[in-house]
Amino acid sequence: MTVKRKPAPATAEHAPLQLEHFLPYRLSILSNTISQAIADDYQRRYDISMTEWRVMAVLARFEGLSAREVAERTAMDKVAVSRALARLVAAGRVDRAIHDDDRRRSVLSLTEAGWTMHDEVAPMARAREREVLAKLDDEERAWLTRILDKLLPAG
Amino acid sequence: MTVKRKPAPATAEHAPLQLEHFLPYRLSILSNTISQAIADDYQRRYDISMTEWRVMAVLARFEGLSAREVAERTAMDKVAVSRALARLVAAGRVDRAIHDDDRRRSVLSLTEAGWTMHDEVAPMARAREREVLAKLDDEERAWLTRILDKLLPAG
DNA sequence: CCGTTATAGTTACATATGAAACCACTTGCA
DNA sequence: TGCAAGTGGTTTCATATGTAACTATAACGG
Repeated sequence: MTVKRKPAPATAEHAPLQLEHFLPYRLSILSNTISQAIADDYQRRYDISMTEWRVMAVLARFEGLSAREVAERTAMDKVAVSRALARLVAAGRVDRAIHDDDRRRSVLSLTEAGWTMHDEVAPMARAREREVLAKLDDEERAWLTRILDKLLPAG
Repeated sequence: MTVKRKPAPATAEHAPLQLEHFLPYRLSILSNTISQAIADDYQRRYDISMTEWRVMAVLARFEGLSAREVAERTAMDKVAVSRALARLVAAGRVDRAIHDDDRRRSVLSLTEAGWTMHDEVAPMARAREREVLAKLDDEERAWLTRILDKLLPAG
């Protein structure tokens, strides 16, 4: 007769991951918590998504980028960038021109309205970052920077 | 006559965020890179999403949880958990029973097939974690753990 | 008991996202 | 030139996700 046995308990036999000590999981929770807090700030005030804000943030730093360059710098894929740009241009926050020498490329920059919004959102984002970093002391902050430098691809 | 002026350049006047030094952004990139690497491992082999894997991971650790408890432990919302469970049960990887005393609650556990898959995926996930941590020395790893403990909500 | 309120979980709808196909333009090379 | 291959960007389609509404059950208070 067939007996439906309970699966083996979660012991050494199966070595389940302990998520609460598993780096990828912890990073994911931390990152999402922080990004969502910032997003809440600006989504309340403006009708703008996280991807759109990221595009605006890079255009604030680097004027005249093409869409592909924005994608590179934001680590977003080009479809996401294309869509974000469509909304930003429609909302009058980004200006899109065509590159003189290569008519495929766009030349992107913030409009005055875009800058106005940027200048309100950027300080809020920085404030959130400070809130997080306030939980650490100087020594920990220094190590965190160093560790991220080593772990991040381009660092 | 109206002259279309170029928006002010990205100088101190506007204080744009420097994403490459902005903690929330850097964490996001790092977290996504790592999680995606792990996901690539198991999505290639099994037809399973990141959310489904997370549900399996907590069920491997804690048998008999309800869906709500899974949601709490994975920091996912209950709808996402509900959908992940529907697929996992359909695929024969999770067994869903009804709680004796409260017929609203489900009682969840991995099936034999679920355990088999778990036992193949968990080592791959751990291997990816090791790859990341290998970029750090002992001292840095210790600081990272300490820093995450301080930054994470429940820590 | 009976109605109100709360909770576990699912469903429906609207929106977001990613992969692949696609269009426009440019480049490289015969 | 002119055509094959490559690149910037958009569109399409299929899937994923979040919010709110809903169903079923339980808990509570009279």
